[in-house]
Amino acid sequence: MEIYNTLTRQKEKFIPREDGKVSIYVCGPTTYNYIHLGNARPLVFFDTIRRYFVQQGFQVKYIQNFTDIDDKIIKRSFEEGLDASIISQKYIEEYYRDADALNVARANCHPRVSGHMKEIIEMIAVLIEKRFAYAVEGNIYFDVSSFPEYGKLSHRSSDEILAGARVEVDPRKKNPADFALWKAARKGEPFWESPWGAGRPGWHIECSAMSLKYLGSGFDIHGGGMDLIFPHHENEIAQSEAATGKLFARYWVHNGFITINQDKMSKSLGNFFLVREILEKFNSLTVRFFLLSTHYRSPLDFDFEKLDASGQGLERLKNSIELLEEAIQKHSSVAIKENDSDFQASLSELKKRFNQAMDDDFNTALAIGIFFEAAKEVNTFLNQNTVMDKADLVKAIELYAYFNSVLGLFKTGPEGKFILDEKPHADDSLVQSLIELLLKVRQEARTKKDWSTADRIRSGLKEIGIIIEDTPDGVRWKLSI
RNA sequence: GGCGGCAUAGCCAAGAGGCUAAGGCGACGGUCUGCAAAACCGUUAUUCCCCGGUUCAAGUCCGGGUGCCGCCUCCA
Repeated sequence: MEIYNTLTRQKEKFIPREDGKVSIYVCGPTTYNYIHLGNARPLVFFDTIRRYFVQQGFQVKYIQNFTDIDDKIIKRSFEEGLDASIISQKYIEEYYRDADALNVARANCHPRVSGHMKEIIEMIAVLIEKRFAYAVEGNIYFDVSSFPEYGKLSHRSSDEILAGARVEVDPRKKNPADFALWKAARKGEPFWESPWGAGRPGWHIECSAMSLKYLGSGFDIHGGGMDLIFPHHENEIAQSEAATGKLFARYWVHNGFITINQDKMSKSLGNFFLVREILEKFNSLTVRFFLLSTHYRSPLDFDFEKLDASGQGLERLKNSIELLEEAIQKHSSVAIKENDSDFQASLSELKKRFNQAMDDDFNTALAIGIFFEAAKEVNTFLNQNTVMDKADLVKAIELYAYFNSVLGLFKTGPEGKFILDEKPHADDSLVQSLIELLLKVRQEARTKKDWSTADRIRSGLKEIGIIIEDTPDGVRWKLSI
């Protein structure tokens, strides 16, 4: 398996710290608003690599934090007249709703800054003691000049960083590139007691403290969006390696941006779409498909037409799964041969290629392409054969289940069974009976060659999202994606 | 100013020296169907932004252009 490491700017063979185990830390959201599509990309992507590691037999420890102490949360709390912790709590809950919709599993742990003040203060104390940090009027700053490797992740020297600095320099800092580890409390702001007085942590220290607490030095993968490379991750490295004297993280993985009309989607530009808004019009798994249909390091331009195309593509995969499941029902009595048919051999080949795609720096776009190739293979097989061996069909559905266990494009039930119709009430027995009744009436009309009545029922149902298909074996209905 | 990325069909997109340039969406023609839908078959890039170069061989490597974007400031 090869992973592109931002630190070395090249793909490297993945060698975990501990055999058979992977430790991953992903920077999670600051909890002052609903997440937008740009936040969803790393969520879905890192969820996917986690799934892949699990499928490859790794024991995965996956940590994603919530930054629940931050200037923007405080600002919001002033605006709304609510306690900052209430704002955070609300958006953490809303985060989970979006993540669930996108089929993103919970991390093993979602640590919050507010719950780790002890670790943060301890870490700052160590940095002061080792003379990597200094205090000015209740603020603690990291002294960039004390850490010679500063800049190794973003590949620039402190001088370069200075040369391009567009930011107003805080006169209390020794060096303009120094950054705050601890900020003295200002009036009305939430604060915690520390050896340096009341205050709160700076932006970067929490990820260092929490990742080291849960994963330890030298953990495997640290991830996030490309805009975190500098300064956030650069500063994390400086703090952590200065404090521990050891390598902080082995592989740095950064996803590219979502753009809108080629411009970065960002909160500051105001050109963002909340996941919440998109889900009003689109299936959440269509959004997941869209996010995985481009390699994670490439920019991904968003518009609703592209989401439509993703929905169509997903529908095609879904149809193939349904066709296959029906065939399995139908051919359940056919005796199982223990042989390896050509069909099974080509399925194995597809699985191999799928894994090769994922092994090559998580090429989900290629992997999805292979899923489509499998769909064509399966559909053709289903079309061409009237008598089928159940072993072949089972092998095919297992392949689909495997692809899906990695990509998460469809929800699954307890035994890994596909749950394809997700809309509310689809399994409501009243809805079922009403549709059965309509279909019966339509069938009677068809028998009488009353095509206009039959077609009226079909088009009427289509308008409310129910697709009717007449097959040689009778009518079939399903919900559209 | 410094650092970095990208440019492949109508659209999206894989592809990192060598069989006929994956796959999807869309479009068109066909099979099936009462008509549809789904599915299948066929067509849709003699060519990968432009110009040079290296090589027996280049979207793929090198040099030079052009265009777009990002980071250097809170941002995934």
